[in-house]
Amino acid sequence: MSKATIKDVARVAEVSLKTVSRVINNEPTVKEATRKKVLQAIEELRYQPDMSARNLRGNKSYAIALVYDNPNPYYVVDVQEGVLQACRELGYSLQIHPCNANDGDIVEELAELVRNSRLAGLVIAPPISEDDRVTDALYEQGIHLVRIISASKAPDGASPAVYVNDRAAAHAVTDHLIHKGHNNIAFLWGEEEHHSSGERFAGYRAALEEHGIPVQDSLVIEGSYSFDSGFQRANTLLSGDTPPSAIFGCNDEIAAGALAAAKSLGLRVPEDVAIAGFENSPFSKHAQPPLTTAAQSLGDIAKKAMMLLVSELRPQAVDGESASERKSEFIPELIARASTSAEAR
Amino acid sequence: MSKATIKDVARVAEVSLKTVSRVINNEPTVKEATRKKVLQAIEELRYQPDMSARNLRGNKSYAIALVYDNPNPYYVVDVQEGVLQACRELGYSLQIHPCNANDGDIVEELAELVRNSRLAGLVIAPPISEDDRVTDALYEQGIHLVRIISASKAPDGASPAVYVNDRAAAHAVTDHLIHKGHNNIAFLWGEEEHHSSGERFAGYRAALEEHGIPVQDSLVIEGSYSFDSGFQRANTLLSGDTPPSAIFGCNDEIAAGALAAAKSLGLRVPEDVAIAGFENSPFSKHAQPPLTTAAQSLGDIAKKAMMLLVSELRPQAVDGESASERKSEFIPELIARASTSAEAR
DNA sequence: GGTCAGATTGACAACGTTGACTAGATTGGT
DNA sequence: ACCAATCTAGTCAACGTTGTCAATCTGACC
Repeated sequence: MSKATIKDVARVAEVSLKTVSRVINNEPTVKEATRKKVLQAIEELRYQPDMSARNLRGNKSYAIALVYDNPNPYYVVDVQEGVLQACRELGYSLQIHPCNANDGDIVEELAELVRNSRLAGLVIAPPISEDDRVTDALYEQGIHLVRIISASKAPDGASPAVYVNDRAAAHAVTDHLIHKGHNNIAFLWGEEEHHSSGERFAGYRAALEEHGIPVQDSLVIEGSYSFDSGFQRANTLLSGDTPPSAIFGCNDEIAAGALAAAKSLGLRVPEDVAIAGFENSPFSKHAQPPLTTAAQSLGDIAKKAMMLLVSELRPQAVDGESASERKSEFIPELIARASTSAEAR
Repeated sequence: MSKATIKDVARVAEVSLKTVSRVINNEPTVKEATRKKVLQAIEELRYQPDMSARNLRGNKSYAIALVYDNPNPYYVVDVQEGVLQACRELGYSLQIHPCNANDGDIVEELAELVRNSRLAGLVIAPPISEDDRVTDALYEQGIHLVRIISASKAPDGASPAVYVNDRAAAHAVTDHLIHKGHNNIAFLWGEEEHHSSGERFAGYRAALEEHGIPVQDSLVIEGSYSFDSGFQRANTLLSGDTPPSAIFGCNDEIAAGALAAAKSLGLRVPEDVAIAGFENSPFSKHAQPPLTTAAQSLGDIAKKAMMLLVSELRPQAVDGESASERKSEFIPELIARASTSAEAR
């Protein structure tokens, strides 16, 4: 059985093609009775508009791309699923575009992608989204985009953005450790080009300073967002002269690495050393002991990002209240688990 | 600057629209001189055919979906990138379709997806691809698909498939351990519904039997493809009465978990216990010590899968030799690293 | 009752591409 | 030199949808 078209719907509802089109597109100039008839016909025939035809006809399009250059597959997969779900709800199709920001002209690459694939817009994930040179250049070319970034306040810039307040959340995580009695807390960075790393560090520092605890350079270590980087750094720290009583990893993979390092040194977690991560990755819950972390709902974040993008593209398609909103904040939430449950010794 | 269309190309090349179309589609009835003129015009204008129009016109389509229900983000991301690259080369667009095989009627879901999104075909990844009920039902509905599965010989069934010979590779990994002098080698399963687990176990068993080493049930443990599952099982094994001298994890995450468990028990790897994984995940190379594993080039596998699919869809579009091929084998390759470099004690 | 503004609906073309069909050019056989 | 067969290239319509513009309907008002 082949697919129902707008034509079939028009026949069943006894109206013209155009009227059906109007109903589909939520145009206001349709009488309520007519609208109802049409909607019923749509329901009955299980009609769904054909993306190809829609994209072809207008210069509007119902396709967007998700652009990312992220080393963390857990993050990537989560964002994909969130955006994909939002796309389904909003009637868009999704094209994924993994890329490498460092080779070639990424601006040109994305601009060409938008033209060639007739895209309505881009959802850009960190860290590319945090490079203003890239996003500004695209925006100036008239390319619609929304950024997902890490920031502690609404970013400047013309393009809409969802900003994740990692700083506030890292502050909360650090507070939590301080309240457990820790005052020599190590901080393990992720990649520097991810703003999230810097923001999380800022939250860590702010919390320490608030409690009058000095930030010790020897406890703040750079590295990357990976299990192994966490393992190695924690190993060095914990087997050194003045091991920290708590370790705050910039994400859960780092924290999991730190956890493994602690165990390999015969240390008990949380009794001998407390460990906290960030991002609430699936494995953080099942680690032994489960990891304290901060949860950001990537699904909600992605959905909001799509909403902001769509309200740029078709202001009438979204509800009035949110139509003019252009920046939206998310604050990850502290999830205290066993890996930090003991009082510092 | 707006996009070049077939019309522009025709004008520049001084031929008709249709002739350009013929050149694009590799139809044979074009004189060489004409073809050259057209190709040059295409080059000059940086013309790229418009997917929407193409899909709309014929009932053919140049869009495929990648269907997966895989718990491992590393695997998912790799397969995505491989298929995506093949799509670019072959002129297809890619739609990702993560799904949950267990809820709802997956056959109906996919059939509807194909109809609604006008898809030319599906690339199906494990474990869904390994459920014959699903793939047969789809194939009978006339839906073109290619499967990526784990098998030690070409599968029956009408649909084309790429089969990864995990059994042979696991055999090689086990052989490698045996040659190092190990004769009590533990095997840690992944999820049972992944054929890869069973195949890898079959390879493990075959290698042992070949060397006259009995398979000990107490060393073969079920679980899932995760770091934590590997950690826990290895922990139990290694702290038991008769710890194995080597552990073969069904994938690298399990092996990484086992590695962490060994370290946490104060065991040296590879001196006290050898550990091997599978899949050559990015972190296997950077683990301490680096993990012995088996490498499957997901990029090549995905590309081959797309080739098989396309040769179904448009036999004339691919070279003659490979046009009739419908099953293709890949054998992951043993990568010996430090985690198994010592002789068994 | 007639007129007009505004609300509601419809007819038609167009988006870029390809399938079906047709026309002109070339070749080979007589 | 002529006709048929074969190659090559062109014309036109159609895919499903929406923008433009015109037609019809409604009701308020004089």
